Amino acid sequence: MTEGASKLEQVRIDKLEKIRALGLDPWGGRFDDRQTIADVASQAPEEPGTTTETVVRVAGRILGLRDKGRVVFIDLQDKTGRIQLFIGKKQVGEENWNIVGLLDLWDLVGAEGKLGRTKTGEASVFVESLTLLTKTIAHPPEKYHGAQDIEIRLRRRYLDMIQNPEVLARFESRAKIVRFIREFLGQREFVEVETPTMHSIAGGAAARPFVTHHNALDIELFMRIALELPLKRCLVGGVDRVYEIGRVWRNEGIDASHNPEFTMLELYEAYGDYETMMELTESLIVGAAEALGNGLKLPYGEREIDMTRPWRRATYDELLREKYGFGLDDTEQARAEAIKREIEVDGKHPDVIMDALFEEGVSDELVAPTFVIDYPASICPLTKRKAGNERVAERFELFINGMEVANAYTELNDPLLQEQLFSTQLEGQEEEDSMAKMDHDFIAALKHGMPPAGGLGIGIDRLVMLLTNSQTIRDVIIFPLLRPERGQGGKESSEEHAGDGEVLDDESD
RNA sequence: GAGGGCGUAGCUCAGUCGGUAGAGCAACGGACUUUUAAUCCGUAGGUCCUGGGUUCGAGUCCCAGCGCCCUCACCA
Repeated sequence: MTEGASKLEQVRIDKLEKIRALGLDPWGGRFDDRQTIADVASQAPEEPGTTTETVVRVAGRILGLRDKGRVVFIDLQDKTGRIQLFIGKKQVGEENWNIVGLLDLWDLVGAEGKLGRTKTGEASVFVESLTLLTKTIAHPPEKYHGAQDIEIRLRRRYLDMIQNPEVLARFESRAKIVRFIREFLGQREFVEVETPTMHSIAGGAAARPFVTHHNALDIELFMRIALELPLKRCLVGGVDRVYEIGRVWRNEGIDASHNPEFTMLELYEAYGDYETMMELTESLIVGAAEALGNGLKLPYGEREIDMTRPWRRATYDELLREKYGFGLDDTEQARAEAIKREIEVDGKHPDVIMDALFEEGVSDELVAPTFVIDYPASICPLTKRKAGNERVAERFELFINGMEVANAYTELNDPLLQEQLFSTQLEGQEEEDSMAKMDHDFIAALKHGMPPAGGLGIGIDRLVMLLTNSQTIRDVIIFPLLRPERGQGGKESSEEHAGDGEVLDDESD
């Protein structure tokens, strides 16, 4: 028996020799001039029991196989859809019929034949020639329910994609959204750049980084948590409209809206400000929604989200007052409210307490797209203070369905203030929870003159969730992080492996 | 990180009060030239997540561990 093969797999492995005995390669090869199954199916005649003279050529995976003796029906699936193959013993000839006898569910085959419709009305290819393209060894999941277990579906996403066409469709939507964004920004003359993903200072956001090590340089490096600082250096260099779409890593918890690695869009527009960014954000997201062609009233779970422009704009202070009846500067009332809600207040800066209240009571309830503008300056160390009101910063966050989708600033370009803010850590904040991490090299860049600019960050995964009615981030990340399975790596399992002799013991039968 | 739930055949799931493990699909052998979750006859298939414990006896009860899911906390 072949090593590692289950009994069910062994049955299929044994068929490989029979296939070779027919002079065929079980792993197939090039198959030219195929048409998509959706295309072919749409050309099938209306009338049941008819066959056209149109010869079609399709390839795909066998998802259904009904053996009626001297006729076999196969449901063939490709990315675009499914069609039935009708294979009659007499019609197809001995050579092809021999192949039919060795087929299993989930094998990949190509077929050529006349397009028609069976008596029972099923669009079918009446096969004249059959090509085995790849034999499958693994036993497929149950044909009707498929693999239901979420763990299997995530770990073996390919199974999920094969048995649930909407899974593949969702990733195609994601690709469409990203393609739209690149086209949109290209039209506005933004330049796409790729900046380093390993930083010696993990700046630009408040998050715990992943740590790694470069051997030759013998230095500690951090996987980036934001794209911000390198892109602003590009602004200094004269790339006055610049963006990057890239992966960032944050060493935090995992749940329905958080994956340790996710994709950010960040862009910077010289001579703009956060007002400029609001217009751009609306145009970009509405454009992306339109690119999917599902209109602007988006179903999301039990709700409908109306994306029609213009979107509401409300100040942070205003929204606090709406919810709690007090504003940004009513620190005593905020403290009392926080204690009532069992929010930790000891040793915390009043604005940090205020922000906790904002996140708990306000932002969760913003369902329709809402720009929350003018944040407390103290929690925005990379943002320009508002002209005439130093208390707040020119920042907005866009909330849709209670989820933060975008974050934008009028960028701080005063190197002296920036240096000061980098060295001021708010009381009660851990270093890792602060955006204020001193980056001398970045300050040096600002000293050469960064133009006034608007900057914007959008979480692509969350945007895709919203536009594809996905309830968890794992539905839009093709291989979300899971703990490795036993024996597949990871510290514990490798330690276990060091001690066992399983591999050597296998000779016994 | 805390609390709760789940883990049985390749897959989908049953398994009563603790008494030697069940079905459907898939597989294997056979019948069938218009089926479509095809049908019919027959056969085979189990580390009941892992390791302990209680018991005459554990899939079932207890303890520990592993994995996944949900809620909460941190975070976008």
